[in-house]
Amino acid sequence: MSLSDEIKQYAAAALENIYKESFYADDVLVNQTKPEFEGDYTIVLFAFVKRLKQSPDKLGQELGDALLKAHPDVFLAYNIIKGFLNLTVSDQHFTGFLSSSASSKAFDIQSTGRKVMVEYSSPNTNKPLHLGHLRNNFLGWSIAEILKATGNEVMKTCIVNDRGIHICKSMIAWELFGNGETPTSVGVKGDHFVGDYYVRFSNELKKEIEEGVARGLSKDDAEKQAPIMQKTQQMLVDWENGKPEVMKIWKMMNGWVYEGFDKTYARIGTDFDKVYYESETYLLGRDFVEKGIETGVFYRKEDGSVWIDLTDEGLDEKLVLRKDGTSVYITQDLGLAHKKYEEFPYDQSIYVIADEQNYHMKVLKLILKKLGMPYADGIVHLSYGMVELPSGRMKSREGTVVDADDLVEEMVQVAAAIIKEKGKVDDFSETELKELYDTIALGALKFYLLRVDPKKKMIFNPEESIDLHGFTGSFVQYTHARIKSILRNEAPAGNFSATSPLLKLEKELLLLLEQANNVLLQAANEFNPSVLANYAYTIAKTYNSFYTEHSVLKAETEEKKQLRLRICEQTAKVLKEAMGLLGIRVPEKM
RNA sequence: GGUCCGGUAGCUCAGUUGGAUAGAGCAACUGCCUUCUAAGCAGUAGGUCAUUGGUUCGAAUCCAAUCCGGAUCACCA
Repeated sequence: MSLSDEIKQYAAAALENIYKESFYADDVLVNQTKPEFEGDYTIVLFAFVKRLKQSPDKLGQELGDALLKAHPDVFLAYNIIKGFLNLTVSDQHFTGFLSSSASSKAFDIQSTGRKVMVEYSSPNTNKPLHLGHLRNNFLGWSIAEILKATGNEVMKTCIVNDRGIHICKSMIAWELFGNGETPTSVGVKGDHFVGDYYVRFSNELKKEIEEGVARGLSKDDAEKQAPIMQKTQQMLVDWENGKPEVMKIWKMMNGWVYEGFDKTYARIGTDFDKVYYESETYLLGRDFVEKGIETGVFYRKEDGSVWIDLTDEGLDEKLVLRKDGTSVYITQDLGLAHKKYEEFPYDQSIYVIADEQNYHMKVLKLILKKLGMPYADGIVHLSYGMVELPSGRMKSREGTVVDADDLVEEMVQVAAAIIKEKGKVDDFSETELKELYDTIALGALKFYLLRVDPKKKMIFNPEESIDLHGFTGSFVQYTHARIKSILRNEAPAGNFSATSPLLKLEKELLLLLEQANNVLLQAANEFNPSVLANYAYTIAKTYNSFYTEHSVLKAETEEKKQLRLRICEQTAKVLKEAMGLLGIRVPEKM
């Protein structure tokens, strides 16, 4: 339990004692005392002033006296300023957690026994991953790890959108213009290779539409009648009928893409426990709908199409089966949701999907609820904002999409240049150096994308993202390397005491370190890794001030040295684990 | 048009769920390496928290209205 939680409980108990009414710890508001006032923690009295009809000064005095009397080992003094009760806490109480946390993990939370599924990444197999996917991947992976660390059994899943008209587009283009080329024959990474044919399709279609318009067709008609479009439509029909030639191309081209994806995933540290393929699940929703018609949740219109009426919930009527009986996006998702639950009966199923799909996810959850599915309430849409460039939204047809592989490569170049210039790594081997480049480059990229609230859209500024100063991953990594450098010189002896008063920066650091579990729980409750990024940064920032102000190895006394070594050790541990939950490694040297 | 999300320093973002004089980073300026890693530290400057009204001891935070920006409302996925 954290110090502030402890104080809440003490305060609630003391109030009950004095006023003979029941008080809950959660009703007590405890803040850190502002630096300009005397004290460490502050209890805000106003809520009780009203309830107990006492003056703030009287209430504060009674509470302050009671706390000092009940816990003389914790509270040393108090003062009251305008309804704020400022408490001074003993140094021993501040350092207490250092002994108990020495051998345990920085984040130490009991198992909940809950099962949680996290779906993320979910790429299309017609183009390589881009910047938007990176935010998704980093978020999904991090949330999964955070939920593990808070004691949940987590399954990471991915649904690969490997079929449909958009996939046929790159296939047709390859069939028409590929001349049998392969990624190996031209030396291009598989996902990029296929993506290039997807672009080729778009260009070709555009040309044909222009020709159609020139012959007097409307834009829509010109698109429908474009030869390449009609071939693509035909290919989709052939695919659904399992036509061997088409299946062969489909498998081959998807294979190329997977090879490319695997490389990218390995590089950025994304992994999954279970991968679903849309081609294997897209038919599942149909039976589902049939059952729903029987129970009256869905209804069939005259033309044969099937609908659900969500107007009572303030939404629209929504189609779930086309008149030809084929399923649409939402139908597939219904089927998949059910399959996932059958295979992994979860308490919670988290979908990491951009906020442009808020409506879709709302509908999905609502339909499952109307169908009486027990798992509907556990569905959570982790809706994150889109990544934009300073110039605005990324547009593939304007060529402003930032490719994931290119971006990572560029970051590595920048990191390598900086490390060559100022790294303290003379003793590193070639492989160790390469690893360090990756650690720094990916650390910068991940931190940059994870440090902001997922719910909000974010601007990706290329120049800012490669900056390794200030509020960045490198800053935290650098701090960790600095600490390790000290600890290589001398390890903590294992025992320490704090009989001489704690200095301001020592206390500030202890205050931060002690909050580790609370911060992690907040990140988990909010599905928000940025909480951890901010926490790690604040600790690093405070540590760096401490580092320049006070020497560890040449501390004033042996006692101080041991205390500081222990603080260093704990700081390094918290930084390493916090960054680890963001998917960022921290180096021993840099 | 309906629904949802957002608007905090020149720029990018925090703001502990309603608490004391709103904080960081970048960019600008001034200092600090013979010292445990200067990828650092200390400091200066920069704000009508979109606007107006309300709720109360207290509002960037809650409510209402208005303005601005974005997403979405497909027999696409």
